[in-house]
Amino acid sequence: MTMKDAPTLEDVARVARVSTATISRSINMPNKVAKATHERIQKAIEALGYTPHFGGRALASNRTNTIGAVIPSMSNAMFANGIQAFQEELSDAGVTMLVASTGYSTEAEYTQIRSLMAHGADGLLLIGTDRPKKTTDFLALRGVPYVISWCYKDDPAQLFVGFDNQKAAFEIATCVLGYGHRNIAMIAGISKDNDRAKNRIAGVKNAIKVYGHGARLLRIVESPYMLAESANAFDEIMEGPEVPSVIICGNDVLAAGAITRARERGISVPQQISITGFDDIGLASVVDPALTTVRVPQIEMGKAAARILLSKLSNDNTVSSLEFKTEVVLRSSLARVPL
Amino acid sequence: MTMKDAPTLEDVARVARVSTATISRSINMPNKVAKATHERIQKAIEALGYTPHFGGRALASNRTNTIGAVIPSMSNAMFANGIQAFQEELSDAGVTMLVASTGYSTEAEYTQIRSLMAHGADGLLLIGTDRPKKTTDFLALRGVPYVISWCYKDDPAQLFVGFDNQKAAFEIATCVLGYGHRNIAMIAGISKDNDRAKNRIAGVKNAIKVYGHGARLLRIVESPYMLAESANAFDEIMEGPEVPSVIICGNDVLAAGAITRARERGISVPQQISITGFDDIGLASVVDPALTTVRVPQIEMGKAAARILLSKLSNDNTVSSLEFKTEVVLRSSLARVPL
DNA sequence: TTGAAAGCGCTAACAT
DNA sequence: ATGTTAGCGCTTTCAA
Repeated sequence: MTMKDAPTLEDVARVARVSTATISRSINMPNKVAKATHERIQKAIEALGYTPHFGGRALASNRTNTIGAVIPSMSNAMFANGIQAFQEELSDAGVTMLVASTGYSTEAEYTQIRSLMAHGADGLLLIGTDRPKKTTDFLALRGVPYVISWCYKDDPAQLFVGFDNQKAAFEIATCVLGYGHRNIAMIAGISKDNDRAKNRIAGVKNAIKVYGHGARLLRIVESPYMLAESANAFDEIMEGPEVPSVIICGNDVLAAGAITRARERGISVPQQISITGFDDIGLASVVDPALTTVRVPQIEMGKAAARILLSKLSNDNTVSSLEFKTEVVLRSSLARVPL
Repeated sequence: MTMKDAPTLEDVARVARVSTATISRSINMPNKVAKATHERIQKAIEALGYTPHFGGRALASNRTNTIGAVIPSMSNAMFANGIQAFQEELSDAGVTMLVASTGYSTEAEYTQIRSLMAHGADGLLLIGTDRPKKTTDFLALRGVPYVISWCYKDDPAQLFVGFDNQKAAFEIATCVLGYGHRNIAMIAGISKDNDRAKNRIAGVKNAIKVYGHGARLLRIVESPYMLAESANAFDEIMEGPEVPSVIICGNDVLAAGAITRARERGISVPQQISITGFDDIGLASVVDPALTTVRVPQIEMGKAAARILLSKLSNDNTVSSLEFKTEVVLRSSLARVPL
C-alpha cells in the first residue's frame, strides 16, 4: 500500500472555486479573506481531507515549524518527563517536535543532528556540553539556533536552560558528610562524553576535599544507567578491601539498582549502608527505603527550554540562559553512619 | 538570531564544478557517478556543511523518510522503551521519527495525526484502537499507511503489532485465582477511550466469571497512571465495606503506587494483601516486594512495528499483523490468600 | 559519466 | 478581497 496522492492546493481551489493564493491566505491569515470565502474554503478542505504539503510550504516560506530534540535516551525517565513538557509547550505554539536518541554516543549525536537539520528543523534542543569539535563546528557553520539543557554554564556564547550539576552534587555530598559519613563510595554514570556525569563526580570529590576531617572517597565505579548494571557495581563496591558506610549514586536508577541488590544480599539500607540518588524521578519515592536524592525541576526545565527556543526562533535577541535551582530531598535511604 | 542561508545544491555545484544533477546522483546513487567526481563532491559538501533541503527533496520525490509516532504519553516507561526501540530501528533505515503525545485524549490524537501528516510523515505508528470515526475517516481518506501497536485484534483490515490485552489479563487473573483468592479488587487505568484498559478489565472479569467457586470482583477503581493517584485508589479500596485479599492492577505504575501506600499504612504485602501489576517495566523488580506482573515484549514490539511499517512503505503487500505472547512473571507481591 | 531543464506544492509580491 | 505568477531546492527524465 502506498499513500494516495494527497490533495493539493489546486484541488481545493477547483472545489472552492477560488485561486490557490486565496486558500493559502485563508489558511495562514484568515482575517485577510472574506468570511464567506473562508467558510467555503474550509468546507472544501474538510471534504478533501487536505493538509498543506510540508515540503512545498518549507520551500516557499523557509520555515518548517519543526524543532528537533536530540537526547541521550528516551527510556531514562529523567529525560522523558522533561521532553514531554517540552513537546507540549511546542505543540501549543503549533510547532512539531522531532526526536532522536543517541544512546550516549557523540558520534550518533552528530549523525542525528545532521539528520534533524536535513529534515528542516528550525532549531534544536541538545543535552549537555560534551561533544566533539566536529559537531560544534557544524552547528556554527549552519547557524542553527539551539538550546542546551540539563546543565548550566556561565558562557554567554551559548544558551543554557538547566542546572549546575557540580553544585547539586556538592550539596548532596555535603549533606551526606553532615550525617557523619567518612568512608564514601560512588556509583556514577559513565563519564566519557557526559559532562553531567563528570560534574556530579567532581561535585562529590570537591565536597569531600573541602570537608577534610578524614573523609575519604574510597571508590568510584562507573555504570550505565541500568538497574542490573548498577546492581553489579554495588557488588563490586561491597567486595572491595574497604566497605563504605554510604554510596552516593549519580542517578536514581543507579541508586535503585544498588538498593535492590542490597535487599537481595540481606544488607539493610540505611542501617548497614546508606544510599543516595539523583534526579528525583518517580522511582525514588517508590523504592524501599525511599531515596534521599536531588530534585531536578524537569518539567519546568522542559517548558522553559521550549519557550526560550521559540523566542530565539522569532528573532528575539533578548533571550538569555536560565539557571534552575535544585534541592536535596531527604528520605529514609540516608541515615547517620552506624557505629 | 536566525538561520544562515543554508548552502544549496547549486552552491555545492559551483564549488565542485559539476551540475546539480550529478550531485544529486552522487548523494542518492553513488555508484552511478565516477569515483573521482564523487570524492570531489564529498569534499565540497563537507566544506560547505551542506545538508539536502528536506522540503525540496520532499517536493521532488514525494517521500520524506519521516514517520510519525502518536503515543498517549512519553513519561510512561511502558511506551518509552518500545518507542526508543522503534526509533532505533527506523534510524538504521535512514528514517527519522516525529513524536507527539496525546495525554490519552482522542481529540489531541486527531490534532497530532493531522499535524504529523502535514509535516510529511510517510507513515504512522498509533497506539490502541479506541478513536472516533472522525479520526479513522481521515486516515482512510488520506490513505496513510499505519500500524497499530500495544494491542492486537483479528481484523485483516488493519495492521496490528501487539498483544491481546484481554487474554493477558485473563491469564494473570487466573493465576491470582489459583493462589486461592476469592475477594478481588482492581485498580484499572481510565477506561474511557482506552481499549487496553478496557480489555484488561474485561479479561479479569472474564476469568472470575469462568472460574466461579464464589470468586467475586468486589470493586474496580479507575485511576490515571500516576503513583499518587493510584495510592489514593488503594485507600479507597481499603476503606470500602469489604476488603479484598488481592488487588489486580492494570499497570505496574498503579501497582507501585498501591504498594507504596500499603507500606505507608503499615499494611504488609503480600502477607495481608497481594498486589499484581502489568507490563513488567523496570519499576516492577525494584519495588519491595517485587511485583508479580505480566511481561510485555516492549522492545521487540517496537522493533517489529518499525520493520512492518517500513515494509509497508516500500509497497510490500505481504506484510500482516503480528501477535506477541505475554507471560505472567511470578515475584513476591502475590502470595496465597491469608487464612 | 555528466548536463539541461521541467516540475513537485506552496508562499508572497504584485496586479487587479 | 481576490487572482497571477515567479521562484524556493531538489529529483528525474531526456539528451549529449
